[in-house]
Amino acid sequence: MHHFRILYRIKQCSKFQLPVQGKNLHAHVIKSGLDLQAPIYPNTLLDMYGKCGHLKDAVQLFDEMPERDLASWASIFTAYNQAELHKCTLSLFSSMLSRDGLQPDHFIFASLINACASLAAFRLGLQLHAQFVVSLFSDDDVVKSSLVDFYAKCGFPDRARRVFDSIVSKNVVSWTSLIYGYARMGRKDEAFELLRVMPCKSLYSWTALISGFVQGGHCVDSFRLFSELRRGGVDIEGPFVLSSLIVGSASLAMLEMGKQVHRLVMGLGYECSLYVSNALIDMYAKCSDVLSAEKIFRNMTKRDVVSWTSIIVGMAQHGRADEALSLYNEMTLAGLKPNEVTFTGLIYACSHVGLVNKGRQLFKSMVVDYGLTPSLQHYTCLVDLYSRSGHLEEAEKVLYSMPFKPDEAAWAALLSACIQAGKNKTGVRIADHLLQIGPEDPSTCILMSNIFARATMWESVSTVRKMMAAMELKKKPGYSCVDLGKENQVFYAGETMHPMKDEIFGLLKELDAEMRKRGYVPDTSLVLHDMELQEKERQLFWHSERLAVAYGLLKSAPGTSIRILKNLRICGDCHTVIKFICSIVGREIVVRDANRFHHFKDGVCSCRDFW
DNA sequence: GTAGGGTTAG
Repeated sequence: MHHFRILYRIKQCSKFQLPVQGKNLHAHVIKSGLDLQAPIYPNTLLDMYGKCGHLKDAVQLFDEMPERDLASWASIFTAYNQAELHKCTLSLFSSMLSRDGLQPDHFIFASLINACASLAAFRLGLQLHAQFVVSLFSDDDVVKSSLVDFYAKCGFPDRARRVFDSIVSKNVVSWTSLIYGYARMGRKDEAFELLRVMPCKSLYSWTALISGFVQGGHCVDSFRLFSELRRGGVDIEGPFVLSSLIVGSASLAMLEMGKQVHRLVMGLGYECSLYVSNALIDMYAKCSDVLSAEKIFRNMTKRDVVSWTSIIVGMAQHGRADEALSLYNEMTLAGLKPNEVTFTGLIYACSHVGLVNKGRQLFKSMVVDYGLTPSLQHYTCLVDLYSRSGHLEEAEKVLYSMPFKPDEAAWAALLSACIQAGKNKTGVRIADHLLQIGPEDPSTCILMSNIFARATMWESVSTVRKMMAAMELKKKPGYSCVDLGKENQVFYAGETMHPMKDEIFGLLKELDAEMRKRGYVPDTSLVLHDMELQEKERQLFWHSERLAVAYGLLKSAPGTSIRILKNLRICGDCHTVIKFICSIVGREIVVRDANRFHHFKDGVCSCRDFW
């Protein structure tokens, strides 16, 4: 075979992802002694392995190459980028400069900027941009497109626009990247206008807009846009849009919307897509329907780390720690390597059922067995694990010895545990500390007021309240949203304008009487103000989660479960009340609060009173 | 006559 013929065939293997045939050609090259030629053979093979997802073979070939040129480096960068190991790409770049003394060309610039975009490594990207502008390749349109994408992903659509304007022949890629950039920042008018004037519109462009909206948290716009897209008769080819919409449904906890997209997925035959299935697992879990999440997971023929992690985290968040842990066993037996997120879920699971030793062991295994570096979030989970199980000293020790400056969440975890354990003295100390760092999260402030209120330190309570006012937190009041399938109804605390307020009030009063017969005593220590007892009880009575529960009971079909989404953490007294209510009415009530899920059934909650 | 590497939506 002639050289060009062999090279052509290797290239075909990368194009159609045929690693086995590629390997055979590799063997042929070795046998014919062709590998001794210029780096062109190894480079083509390297590229083939990278694009077929055989990173190991690519790296081996790269390491064994006697002579590497810019094409070799570009190929290995692509291999790492494709394996989503963008950090490796960037660290290899410094060896390229130091070891081989090569200067980047346009191919190298493009793959490096691609890595920066994926990592949102803004500073490094800026440096590369500066280097590119003064390089010999500064006219290259592909590098410019990758810069547009980079600025878009870093959240700077105006900078993206400036680069975009300098592109001589703009193509689909440049347009799509820019549209995504505006959508992600919620700059709808500009995004729509770009889509309108774009010469090469495709499903790609629509998807960029929709996924930009979802990732920027403008999910409602993404749904609206999608129905417009369908009305316009655009064919849904490929699972991309659908998985974006599933992610959107998950983040808004819109179960009905998620189910609708799921039906569409099945209708169009995309249920085999790994991305779609993984997104569905997460969506069902976030919408409190763990059973469906589990079903999706079990029906998958191919699963990756994300699939396993999604179901493990889902189980953990719903208080089903045993399932989470046994799924982890199954996962490792299946030969999959857990990642950082998996361990967050696992330690979280342990922390919510008080499995201190197991959690400690997992934390260690993460470092020792898998070589992963614990993040601040992992340490916060560990603090949580110790705090909730009453090991408050150990929790504090971790806080002071961890390699990160503890963030508000870490302190809040300990504070919350102090409140749970009735350790008012430690709690006050933590709260005082938090007062000094200045908390930013409203739920932390509420924890602080709670502990100060318990210690009857009304002055500190009012300091916290002033802080909240100064932070304009008052503008974000607590609300609960009850999901009745076709209808969503939002309640704010103390709501008195609701058309059904009399029925709601009547039902709550009836339930209150029954609860008191069963031994319910209102926990007024969680009410902020210094006021008369009766007034405090009255305040509790009007908490938004109770109004939502009552409305749900009045409006839903008997026997169905009631699903509530609350923007803050559920209050301790409401938690007790809902436990009583679920057993009085014999219904399951699921509350997703700012932190986790609570499945109330038969008088108990899945969180086992830890949250 | 023929040869290698780069950018977009999950």
